[in-house]
Parts: sequence; structure tokens; C-alpha cells
Amino acid sequence: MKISTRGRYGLRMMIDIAEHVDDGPISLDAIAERQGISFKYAESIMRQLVKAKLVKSSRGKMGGYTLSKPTKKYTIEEILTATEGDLYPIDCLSCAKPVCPKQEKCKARKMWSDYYRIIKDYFSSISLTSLVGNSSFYEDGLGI
Amino acid sequence: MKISTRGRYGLRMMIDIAEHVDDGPISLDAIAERQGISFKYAESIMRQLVKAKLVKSSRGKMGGYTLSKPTKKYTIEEILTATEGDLYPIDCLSCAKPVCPKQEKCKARKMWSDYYRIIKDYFSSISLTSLVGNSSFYEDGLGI
DNA sequence: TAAAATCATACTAAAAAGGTAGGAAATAAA
DNA sequence: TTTATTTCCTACCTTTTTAGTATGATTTTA
Repeated sequence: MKISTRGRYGLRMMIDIAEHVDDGPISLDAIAERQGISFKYAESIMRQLVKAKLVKSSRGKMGGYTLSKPTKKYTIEEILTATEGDLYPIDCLSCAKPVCPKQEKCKARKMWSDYYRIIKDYFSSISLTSLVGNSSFYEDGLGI
Repeated sequence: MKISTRGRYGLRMMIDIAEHVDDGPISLDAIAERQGISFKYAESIMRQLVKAKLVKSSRGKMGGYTLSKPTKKYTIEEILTATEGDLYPIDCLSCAKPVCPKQEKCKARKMWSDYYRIIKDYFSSISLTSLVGNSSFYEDGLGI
């Protein structure tokens, strides 16, 4: 039930880009440096974010990464899904998986699907803006 | 963000004991057989449940496991906590861990602690009774 | 054209998950 | 009191996932 470093680092990288959104493309070098993540590991996480179309990349000198839409349009749900994979607590809730043979008899399936709905709604309700800069959502000083 | 087999199997084992609560101590052999879990693996999961005082054991011939309180008094939260470990999404929320040096600046801590509260409350609100037999909570036929 | 940047593939080490093995200790029934 | 049945305990093994590294190709702008 723990989130992995990919999810945590991915979120921090998105926050980092959002906080430098006015500076043009942000190089991975700068992001990895600021976030204290190795360049190579950050690179592999960034690839997931690009693949999920959450960030746009520009190559070559002066290149880097930029958000593909306004900060406030991002939800934490889509960022976590891109980096962690789906948020299902159990694989058998996924459409992609073959139907569990015990599904009809399974006494906990509804509990898990309700749980999934709750956490998905929760993360969908929080925008990236909430985690950026002096956000009101976090004005109590609690802090990833 | 996935639950492990220990959590899922542990829950099924608790349901199994609850469904045979009137039959005296239930042998692990019978539980493992019915649940399709290897005896040895079930044994190691059961040890956690005993340690957490969720079930009582009686040794020797005719021995086995029994609930240590009425079925309806169990919450899913305590069963998952016993088998999965704590439900924290990130370790730094745990009191047992040293305080994170970035805690004051951390922009996501409140998001994670709110998340923890939500899922803890959710699982605390569901009793084991809900998952046993022809329960009303699951009368729609959805099924672990 | 050279430096700075992303892109792509493959590999490795450490940790966690999942599962086994063998036997000791306790207890109730024969 | 013996024997079969049962839980208890420690240690170990295998597989999968996580976390991170290495090497080099490709693209682009100054």
C-alpha cells in the first residue's frame, strides 16, 4: 500500500517544472540537481511523463521540458497514474486483466472497487497548483 | 499502491474463520484447503494474526484457531494493518521514523496525511461481518 | 561544427514478496 | 502413557519488483 519512489519523484519533478514554468524549457540537469535525484534515474521517470503527454520535450541546446497545459489543469491522479501505473489496489479490478474466476463469489470485490473510487476521486480533486509555491492548500506549512 | 497477497489472504482467512465460528477451533489445514493457500504460507500469515491478537489459537489434537471477539467487532482496518503492516502511503508519516529533514518545506505532506486519514477511516468503517456469508453490504453479488 | 540536450536500450544490484523445509512443543483422544 | 494431530518457531530459498547505472545514438541551437 506504499507509493514508490517513481511516484514521489515524478510528482516532485512535475512541481519543479511548474515552479519554473516561466523560464522556458527546463533541462533535466537542473531538475535532477534541485530535486536531489540522479540524472539517469530522473531521466527514466521523465520518459514516463513524456509518454503520458504530461510534459513536452524539446531537444538540442537550450532544450528541456515544459508543461503541456496550464498547471491548474493537472490533477495529482494523472501524475501518479503516469508514474506509478494504475491506482488499483488489486489487479483483478483492471479491465485489462482476464476476469477472475471467483469474481461472482468474491466477497471483497465491492469493498476494493469502492476503495479505488474513493482514492481516485481524492487525487483527482487536487490540482498540481495546490502543491506549487505558496499554495493555499498547504498554507499550514506541512509539506513530499 | 497495491495490496499484497498477505493482506488479501489474511482477510480471506479471517472470513473463513468467521464463517465457521460455530464449529469450534478451525484447523489451519481446513482453512488453507478451503482458501487454496499453501499450508506453510497460510501458517506464516496466521502467525501475524495471532500476534496481533485477532485470533486465538489452541494447540494439540482438536486444536485450531478461533476469533478473539465477535465478528462484528472486527474492522477491515485492523485486519489489513496486522497483515500488511501500517497503511501509510509514505514512511515519513510514521511516528516510528525519524523526522524527515525536509518536512517543513515538503509540499505534499498534507496531501499524504489526508489521504491516509481517508483510507484509514474507510477501512475502519467496514466490519468483518460485512464480508461474511450473505451480507447486505455485498448483496449486489460483487465479490477478494 | 561542436556543445548541450533528449532519446533508447540494456544491464545490474538490492530489496521485497512469495513461498518452503524441518523439526520442536503442546494437547487430547485412544 | 503413548500416539496422532495440531500449533509454534527459525531459518532458508526463489522470484519479482524496485531502484539505479552505463553506454551511446540522435537532435538541435548557438
